[in-house]
Amino acid sequence: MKLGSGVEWSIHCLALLGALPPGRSLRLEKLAEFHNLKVAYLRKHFQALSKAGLVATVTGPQGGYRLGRSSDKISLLDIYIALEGDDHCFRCTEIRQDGPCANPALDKPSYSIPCNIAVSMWKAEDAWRKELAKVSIADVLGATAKQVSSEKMERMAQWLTEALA
Amino acid sequence: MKLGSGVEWSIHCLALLGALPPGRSLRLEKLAEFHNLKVAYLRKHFQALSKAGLVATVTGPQGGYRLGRSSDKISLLDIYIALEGDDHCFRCTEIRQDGPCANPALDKPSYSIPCNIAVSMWKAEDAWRKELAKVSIADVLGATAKQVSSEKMERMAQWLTEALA
DNA sequence: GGCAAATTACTCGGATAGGACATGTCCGAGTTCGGCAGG
DNA sequence: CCTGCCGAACTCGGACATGTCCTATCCGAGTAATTTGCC
Repeated sequence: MKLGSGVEWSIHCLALLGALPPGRSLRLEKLAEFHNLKVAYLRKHFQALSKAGLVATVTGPQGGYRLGRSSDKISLLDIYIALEGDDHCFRCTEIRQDGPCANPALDKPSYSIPCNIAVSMWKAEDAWRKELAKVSIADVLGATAKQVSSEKMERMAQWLTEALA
Repeated sequence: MKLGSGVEWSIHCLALLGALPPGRSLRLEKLAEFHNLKVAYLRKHFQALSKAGLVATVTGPQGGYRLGRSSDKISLLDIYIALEGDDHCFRCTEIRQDGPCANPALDKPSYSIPCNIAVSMWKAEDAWRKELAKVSIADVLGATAKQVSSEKMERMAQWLTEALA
């Protein structure tokens, strides 16, 4: 169970977008430059983010991306779902209903109850999702602000100013 | 983030092994037959389970697999780790240390603190793992016994007797 | 000088190759059981 | 009849193809700013 690199990239990029002055947008090229990421590949991920409404696009010159809604309304779970889908990571194929001992017709009452193995797996997955849902881009920004030196904050502000120019 | 089919297969198979009479083992072919699974592919998964010590092998005629330790000492997490490795599903590549605004030398104090994004992701993963660690093969067996009809339990016992003969 | 339309330049979106991992399959190494010969 | 040895059969383990999804890239569609010509 591995998460694609798009999740990490997107969280960082959305955090940067969250730090933008209200109403402003940032080009993808600049977004990639800030984190030294592959532009073309990052673009692909932003297609998904755009479809999910997490980012809004501004087309044409001076265009770019901005957050689709306020940073405290975008959770890490939202980002994950936008990029990797909302399917369960554990897929129950109901193999209990197969094999020489199973009889779907006869055992139907039992099979109307979900497979207890799947239930346990899904319960764990729910715990995971709940944790992710707790954390928003605003939270990420707040935490980052606390742990980053004021010098770097200054450098970032400077860079942003030039990028938006 | 998708789990391989081996996880589902293995849990079901280990549950079956847990239902074996003490000291007995079951051939892989029979294990696959019980759930109507591809024998050759299931074999591959059992190699991993064997390496992790979750199952013990009995070679030669009348050989097969049995649980490596008591069913209440084998958790779903153990199975997952054995099959898919114990790496974090979220991989932090420390992209915060890259880019025009980052200065690894100058910002070293900040970078000694883990990236807060990674922390949030890992926290969620820990919640997931904790849930999986709670559930053992013995628990699965207990839950199954509760929800399966006595007729099917009888059929299974019958089949097992023949398979062990 | 002001205004409007065509042009230009710039941005994102989707279609398109390449590579890594999960999936699926097969044959060889090792061990136990059964048979057989000898005592 | 018992014992020891030998052969054969059976089991798992690892090496080998295949498919699918993530990774990576490029070119076209659409839009806003700019320029230019006209009033």
